[in-house]
Amino acid sequence: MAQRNKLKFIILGLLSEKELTGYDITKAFDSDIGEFWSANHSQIYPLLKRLEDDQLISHRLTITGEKLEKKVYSITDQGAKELNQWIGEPTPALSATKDEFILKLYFIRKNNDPRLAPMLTEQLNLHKNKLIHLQQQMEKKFHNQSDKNNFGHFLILQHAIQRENGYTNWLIETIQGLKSK
Amino acid sequence: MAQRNKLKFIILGLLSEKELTGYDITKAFDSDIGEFWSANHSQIYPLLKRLEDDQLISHRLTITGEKLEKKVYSITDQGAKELNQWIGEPTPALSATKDEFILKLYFIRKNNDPRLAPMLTEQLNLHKNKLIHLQQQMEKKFHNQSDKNNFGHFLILQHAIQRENGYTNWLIETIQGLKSK
DNA sequence: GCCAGCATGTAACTCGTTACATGATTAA
DNA sequence: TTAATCATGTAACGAGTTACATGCTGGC
Repeated sequence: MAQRNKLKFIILGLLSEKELTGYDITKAFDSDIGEFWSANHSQIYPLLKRLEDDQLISHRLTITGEKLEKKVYSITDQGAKELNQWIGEPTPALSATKDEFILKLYFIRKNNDPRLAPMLTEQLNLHKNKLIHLQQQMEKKFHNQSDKNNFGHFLILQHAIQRENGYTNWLIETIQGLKSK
Repeated sequence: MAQRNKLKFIILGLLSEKELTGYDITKAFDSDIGEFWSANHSQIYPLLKRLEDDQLISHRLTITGEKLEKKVYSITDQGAKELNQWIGEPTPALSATKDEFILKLYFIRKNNDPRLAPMLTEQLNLHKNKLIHLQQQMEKKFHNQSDKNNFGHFLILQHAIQRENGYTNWLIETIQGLKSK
């Protein structure tokens, strides 16, 4: 066995809301779910086939235009059952963060290393942009208010915003600290 | 090509400080570097061999007791060069966070879902413990003060503490919010 | 003598990325 | 008509996990 397949549950979770094609699922990683997870279509299509073999999902064919076939997938009762079981079971492992910038920082020993300032500034820009993007999503989707019918999505956006806020503040303070040396 | 091998640079980074055996490197993931990265010995030993083939590291044999052989690895000039090149080059990608708890939360739609409170409480305990552990590490290694000769390690500990602090605060506030409904 | 920990490896498997490959639809 | 996007797949490879496998050392 290798690591627990979480993409499986993402697909089941997306299909639990409405039926989707493989292409729709792929696109979901460019927006909403892409804020905190990634996947490529080359991983999604074979998995859809496997989930259908396992009877967790099923599909129907539709034709767009003259002959463009789409496979529209839906979740089965068994699939919904497995999804809810996964959500309900404990999530005991705090996996490593695996932030490449943090890793590089770990190997910088001297506080006067000339690479520090440009590295910190580069990250500050990235995280600032991410923060702005998340705040725009929050405003667009929830008007900055909790939504009782999409509560989980609201919570994780809120969480991501506070995380990026903390990250940028730490970067700003660290850059400030470097200057006043 | 698959994803960029970061373990390679972790090994080079660890060896840039002092010579180590594969076992020492494996153990490093139980303590210091384990705060933010993970790896198994089954991944480390073959990679050590590969890095030696590429002449980025070299080893000498030592005998402990009667016949226990250890391979003590050191970094080569070429290895040090590649390590520093990696540290110095841009780190433009903000990879997805891939936090399984956050993923589950995304698929909880109703704010009165009975699974919410126990899920949040479970995570609060995990992140509280992590925070305490990190604070102890900070006290033990740096006496809560910046160290100009191990500056990167100090910074990432500081960063991890602020991150876990933010995470626990968000969890506490969310749990509070659930109760006052 | 025994057991925890030291020490090093391989095998089998799944996950995940990049690249290759093809064709249809739609709107400018 | 042509380019962007829709739509679905496969191939090759490297990363990462779990399990299998073996033997030594040091302290009680």
